[in-house]
Amino acid sequence: MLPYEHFGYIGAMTDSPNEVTPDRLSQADALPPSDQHAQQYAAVRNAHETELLEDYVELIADLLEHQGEARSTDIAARMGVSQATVSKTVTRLKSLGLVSSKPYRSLFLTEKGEAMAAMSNQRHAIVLQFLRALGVSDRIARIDAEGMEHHVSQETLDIMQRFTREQESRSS
Amino acid sequence: MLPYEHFGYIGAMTDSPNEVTPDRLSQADALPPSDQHAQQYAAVRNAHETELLEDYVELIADLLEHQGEARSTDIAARMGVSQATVSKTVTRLKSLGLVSSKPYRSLFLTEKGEAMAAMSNQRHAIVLQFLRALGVSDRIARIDAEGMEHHVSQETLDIMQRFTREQESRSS
DNA sequence: CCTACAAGTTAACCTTGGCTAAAATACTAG
DNA sequence: CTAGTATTTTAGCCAAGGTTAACTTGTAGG
Repeated sequence: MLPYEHFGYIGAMTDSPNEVTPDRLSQADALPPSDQHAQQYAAVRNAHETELLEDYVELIADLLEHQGEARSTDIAARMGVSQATVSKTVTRLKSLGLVSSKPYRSLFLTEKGEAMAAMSNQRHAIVLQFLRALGVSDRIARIDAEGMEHHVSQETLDIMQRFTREQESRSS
Repeated sequence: MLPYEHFGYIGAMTDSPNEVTPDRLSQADALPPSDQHAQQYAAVRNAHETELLEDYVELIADLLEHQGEARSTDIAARMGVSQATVSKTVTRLKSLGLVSSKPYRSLFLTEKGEAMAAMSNQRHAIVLQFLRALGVSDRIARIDAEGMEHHVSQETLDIMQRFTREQESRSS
């Protein structure tokens, strides 16, 4: 198991991309008031807390649907993480009432877990389809969607969905 | 060794129980191969590692530009976090060669830090303007951009930028 | 010059999410 | 039924990013 594939930032940083018309982009915006600024960061921190849980729950739902059962081994392989880590996280998911299972047996979602999975899945799909509709390649769209999905508000989701729909009807 | 593939053994079951999602979204997308799937999650984990560092560096750059100096107090207020946390994180930033400062004095970016700030800022701006061009309200666009910016690949950034440009020229 | 308050640091603690190694349990041939 | 392999869990480690509380340092006012 070699979980860490390196897409390192520091390395990628050096090849500065094409200039982005700095005059219009950057320094026009003044800093927002402190408290509002803080709320933005708080929102991100908050998203981070649930992100991993959502990913697990979503993956478990996918496995249940596509393979009939959700086993720790498969989760570990798909998440690129050791089984021990999965075990520990699942314990947490259970304590949060999202997952149920008997020791040494495969996993199930509680109602709460299924609700979360459904929402998460839907968001994921909307973001993924939106990126594709925008013209992003499939491989990249998948990666970006995985990272973005937890940080997209309902308002933006609605707009993305509308965009995708229009794009599709236009191209058909 | 004998890798007993436990993959085939569920093949016959084909449960396919529920159809929860609306069929527009239900993407008959099968699961991607495990290793590819793992890479997606690895990319997200990787982004998380640098996310906070980028946020700090970006904020420090903003403060230097708009207020002439970057003090821990301001950072703490803007990040919505205690000063102790800032102090600890700054220590880490220093050890990574992104920030420099003398004890009890305000902060500066190294060249490396400035490069990171510039890139980060650029990405942030592209995402923010894209969201606005899409029609997302300012307040929400700011929040979403803050969360999304670290998860958007170069390919997607380019596409976003093109979209924003087209949108603007169309409306002028 | 000295003192009080603001700002920065340090210490001690917590939770999360990784890891490896080892123990416990389940499964499948033979 | 038993042995051997596969899977799951447990134990012990680590770093990151939070917290409070206590301590140090910087800086203005009297």
